[in-house]
Amino acid sequence: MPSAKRKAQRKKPPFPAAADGDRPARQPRQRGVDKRRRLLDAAIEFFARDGFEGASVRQICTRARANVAAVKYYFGDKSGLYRASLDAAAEALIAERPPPVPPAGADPRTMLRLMIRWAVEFTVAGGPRRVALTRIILREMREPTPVFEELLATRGAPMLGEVRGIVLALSHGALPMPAAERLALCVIVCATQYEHSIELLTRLGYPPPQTAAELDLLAEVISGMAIAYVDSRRGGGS
Amino acid sequence: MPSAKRKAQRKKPPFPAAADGDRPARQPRQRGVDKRRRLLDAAIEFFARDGFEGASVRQICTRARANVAAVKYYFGDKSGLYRASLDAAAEALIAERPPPVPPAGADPRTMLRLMIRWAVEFTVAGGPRRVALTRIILREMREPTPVFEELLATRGAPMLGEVRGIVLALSHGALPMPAAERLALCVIVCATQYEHSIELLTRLGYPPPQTAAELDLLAEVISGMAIAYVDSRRGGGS
DNA sequence: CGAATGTTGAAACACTTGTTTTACTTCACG
DNA sequence: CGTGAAGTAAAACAAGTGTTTCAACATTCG
Repeated sequence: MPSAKRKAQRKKPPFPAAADGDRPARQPRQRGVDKRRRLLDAAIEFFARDGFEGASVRQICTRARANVAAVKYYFGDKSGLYRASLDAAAEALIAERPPPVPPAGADPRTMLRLMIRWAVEFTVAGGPRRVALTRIILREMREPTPVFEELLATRGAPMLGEVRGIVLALSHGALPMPAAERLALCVIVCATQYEHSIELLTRLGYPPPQTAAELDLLAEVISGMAIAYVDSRRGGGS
Repeated sequence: MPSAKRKAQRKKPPFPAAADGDRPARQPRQRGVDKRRRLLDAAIEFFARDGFEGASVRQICTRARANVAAVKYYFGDKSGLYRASLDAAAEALIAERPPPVPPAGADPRTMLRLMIRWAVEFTVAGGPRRVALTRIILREMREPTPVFEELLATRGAPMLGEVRGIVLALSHGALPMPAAERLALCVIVCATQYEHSIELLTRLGYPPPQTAAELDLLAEVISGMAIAYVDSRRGGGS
């Protein structure tokens, strides 16, 4: 019997991403790190364009100049690769363009303008790489996969809560509660979901805003609408 | 030679939908029409949920209690089935809930409210069947396939033009041109793309509006924002 | 050096996809 | 009747999917 049944742990692939920071004296051979990187970049590109099911492992590996087995080796399977892509995309996006910090004691109007300006730039501006990073997140926003849940709890919920708080402070006393809630959601939809209309609007002759001035204008219109609405209910109505 | 090479046109499947209206004395056997219908219903359901590539003809045929060959017979191929589904969905939606006809000489505010109320109900309300019909259209809005182009030209463009006209009339003199354009697009995005946020907002504790009162509120907030924005620029600014 | 480990590439696996072929049934009309 | 077209069903097709196996390579350590 030439090959015994010794099949228990033959290798131990570095699934948990090998924690880029620490390097306990023996580095993970250094050779594969750029291949891992290429795999991740290609994965973000294709997952963003075609979604989790639409993108194929072979496509991704071809673009990354890697063998299909590399996915198993570095990420376990397709889901692991997707999870890593999502994490990488979220981290890169936030790092590149961090959310605005509220100037101490800023009034709600200023805060709202800042938040919306940030959200608008976040979702519609940037080169092809940034668009890919954004689209992979936006896709999760409309069809969340289990992988997204954690990200939602740590990032999404607090941010939504903040906008909600701003709108509520802004409309204090002027609007009945349900109307204020709806207003907050409208603002969020306007600011973040614009991307979903881009194909349609471009086809109809309205390309998305690109320059800083155009982004300013879009953000100004959205925040201006919310503020004017509250003011009109405060001054005129009642 | 038992079987000669007679292979030219063995059958002539009724691809072009057999024009439901005319029936030139000999009806198309009547037997297959409900199978065709079942196929179409199942196709709308799966295409809406999974998209063109995500849905499989075997799934659709199983649900429709039909053989896979029926797709070839009635629609030529998967694309033909998709085209027919899209047409059927658009027609059913418009027929069920036709767009508002402008009351002669109505002022822009009233028109805007009517349009938005219609759009909101169109995209977010209704039972599971209606949701499927809407989703298949919304999916095309963000990732148009060639099949959609025609529908876009005949339905989409005029409707968008109308909203644009209303907003321009509303803001006449109060807003510079580019701001008015952006405002129109914001209104459209708010009114139609809400659906894309439903999964996210539901998960965060904000289910979509369902009752007539909630739909009224949402429509009122959107149109109210646009109107208040224009008014604020007319009265306060300049 | 030899041995042990990290990394890679080619091939195959089992499965699903859309499409097509082929034989078969059903049924109106002559 | 029986002829021929309308419609159906089963099976096979080629291509593509995610995943796995296994032999080989590369690199480091004892």
